[in-house]
Amino acid sequence: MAYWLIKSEPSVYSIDHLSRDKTTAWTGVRNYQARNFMRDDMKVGDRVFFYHSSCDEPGIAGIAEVSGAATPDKTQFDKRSEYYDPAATRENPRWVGVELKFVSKASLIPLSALKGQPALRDMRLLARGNRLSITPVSAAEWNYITRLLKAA
DNA sequence: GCCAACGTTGGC
DNA sequence: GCCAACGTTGGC
Repeated sequence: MAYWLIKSEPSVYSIDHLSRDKTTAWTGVRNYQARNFMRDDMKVGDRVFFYHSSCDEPGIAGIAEVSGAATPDKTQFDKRSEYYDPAATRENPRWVGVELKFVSKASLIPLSALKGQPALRDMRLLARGNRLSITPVSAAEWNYITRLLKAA
């Protein structure tokens, strides 16, 4: 089993939306590296930190789980979608998405609280210039942050 | 294949 | 709104 961190803008889709929906198709990822993580590496049962980005208080807002393997992202075929990709065909889809399942909401661990922690020195999220919306999390990082969530 | 121009992300 | 960093595009 692997661990991940997925960013989402809460004004678009927050941990509360996921809590309400129980599961959701993770669509709209249009970055090859992030796509490849979903397509090649994310497995059902993998655990996910749900991160709120581009908002007043960026940080880890809860936990989700991969409940479905990657399948073609429907929005790439939808001309009315902002994620429409004219180069994608049903025979040759370009973008995929996994299904996510709500696990728990946490009291937010702000980005500022993650920064500067020696245990998280190598965390991909915190790497200089990182913009990837899906990043791997090591087991050690997962356990460390999970303890912070419980303590909060 | 190079690289300049442009677009996007995302914290501050 | 600013800006650093990165990804993508397209001319050559």
